[in-house]
Amino acid sequence: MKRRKQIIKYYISLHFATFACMKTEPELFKLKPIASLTMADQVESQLREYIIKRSIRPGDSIPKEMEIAEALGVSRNVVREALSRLRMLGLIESKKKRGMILTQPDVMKGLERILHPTILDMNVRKELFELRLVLEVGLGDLLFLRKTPEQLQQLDAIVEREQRATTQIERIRCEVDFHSTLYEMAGNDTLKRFQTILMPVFEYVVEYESKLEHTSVGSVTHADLVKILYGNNPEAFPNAMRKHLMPHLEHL
Amino acid sequence: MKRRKQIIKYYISLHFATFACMKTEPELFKLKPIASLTMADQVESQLREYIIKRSIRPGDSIPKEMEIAEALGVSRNVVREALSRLRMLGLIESKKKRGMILTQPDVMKGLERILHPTILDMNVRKELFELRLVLEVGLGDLLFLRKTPEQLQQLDAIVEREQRATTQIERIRCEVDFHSTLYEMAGNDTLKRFQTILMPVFEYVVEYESKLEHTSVGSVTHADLVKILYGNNPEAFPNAMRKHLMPHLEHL
DNA sequence: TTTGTATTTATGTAGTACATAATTATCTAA
DNA sequence: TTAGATAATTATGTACTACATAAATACAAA
Repeated sequence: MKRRKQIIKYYISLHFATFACMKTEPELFKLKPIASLTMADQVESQLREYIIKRSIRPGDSIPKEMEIAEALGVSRNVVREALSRLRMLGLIESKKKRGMILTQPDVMKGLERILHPTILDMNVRKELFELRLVLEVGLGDLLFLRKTPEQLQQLDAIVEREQRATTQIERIRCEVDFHSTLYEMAGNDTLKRFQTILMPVFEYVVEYESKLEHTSVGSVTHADLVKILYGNNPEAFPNAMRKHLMPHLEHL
Repeated sequence: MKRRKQIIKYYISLHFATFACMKTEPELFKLKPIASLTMADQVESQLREYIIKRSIRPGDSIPKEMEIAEALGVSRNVVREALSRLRMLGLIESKKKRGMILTQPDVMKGLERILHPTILDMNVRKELFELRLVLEVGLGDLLFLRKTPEQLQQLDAIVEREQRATTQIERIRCEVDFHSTLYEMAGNDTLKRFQTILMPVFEYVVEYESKLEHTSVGSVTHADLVKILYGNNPEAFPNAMRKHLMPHLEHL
């Protein structure tokens, strides 16, 4: 009897899909592939809606798997697939007998699963690199707002290490450390994690750009940036960083 | 016999968990909650590793569900939960008989599922708002690189509409349109989608900041920004945008 | 009061069965 | 022979059942 119910649903969803397609594309045969949402897709969507509509807060519990399954008329299996997704995003956690509770989702959790250079195609990587440049140029005000003497000294140390560096590897390490420390200084966890996740994506850039001769060497060094940060003039930062990143910007 | 295998695995993972706990926390009762990865977690992780290690390209196919299940010694059920997650991230697609193929994952797919104001707590929303400010200040170079006459005219139109606006709602709409158009001008799809997803998160800001009296009114208007964009001096942009956003920056 | 044991319950995993859709193979008719 | 219809094959999608595991609760014993 339950199976019958499911079959009916199939027809309904098919009907809706066709209707939606006709509505958005009145021309005959515009042929956008039918969405064909699986049950799991729909349950996932409904669960998210449920959470939002009822404004369920972190710590609150949501219905048991069986209750959801029965309420939606699907198998527990399907519900579990949907819940599995939300669990991955950090939206829910489940304890053995307590049922499931809403948790504060981790904004970056989905991202860090796919931000891997071999998975993303060149074009997306290029866009993410641009994103990085944009972030660093705009970072100034957060830095001036939250810089601490310790962090400034840390930057000093990195600059010094860089000047003493003899190998290319060491210089690259300093480069990475310097910029990472900047993100740290910004005092924004989301931003910092974003940078951490993004970093491995840019390995290709080093390789790619090392092949090109730099038409203009970055005229602003790390030391110059630190000097600005020691000062009290946020206006100076963006364009200093722009000049520092100019070699990269010119390759866009 | 298969069940036996699984039971053994349980003991092993328990052992490791205990060991890891003791190793990182020699002090008695430091009590950090045991990770306790589920099978689905592990399978998901292994699948991602498999894809990366073998450098499988979009369009390539991956093993059938049953093959994976047998290879890993878990039930098809577990494999499906893991695959369901990857499917949600846009990492794979599955056709009825063709099996599953790798697809170019959508960087923002995970994000857009949780970036909803009622789900995120205040702190994260604040961080995301900061992120937005950082992005807009740093956006300049992409804008100058890719601006088109049509887009500049579009900005003009918005500014004009804003000046004629009589209601607060209309002014807010213009505000949103203006900044959205900027992201569009940057010619970076990832960035643009990021902004689109982020927008609804900031509704609270309007509400929140309207309660505070602005100590300094943004001295740089949209019209000023457009004038700069018509020009040919990227250096002028970051600090102009900083001044434009100053009322927000001051509330950080 | 504390400790230990049994019960209950919700999640985690296994396994079977079948529906659905797409591919492939086979067969028929012009 | 080839086009077109039909059947067999196969991998995913869904349902259902069974049991393991862990946590909470209740209750008994020291």
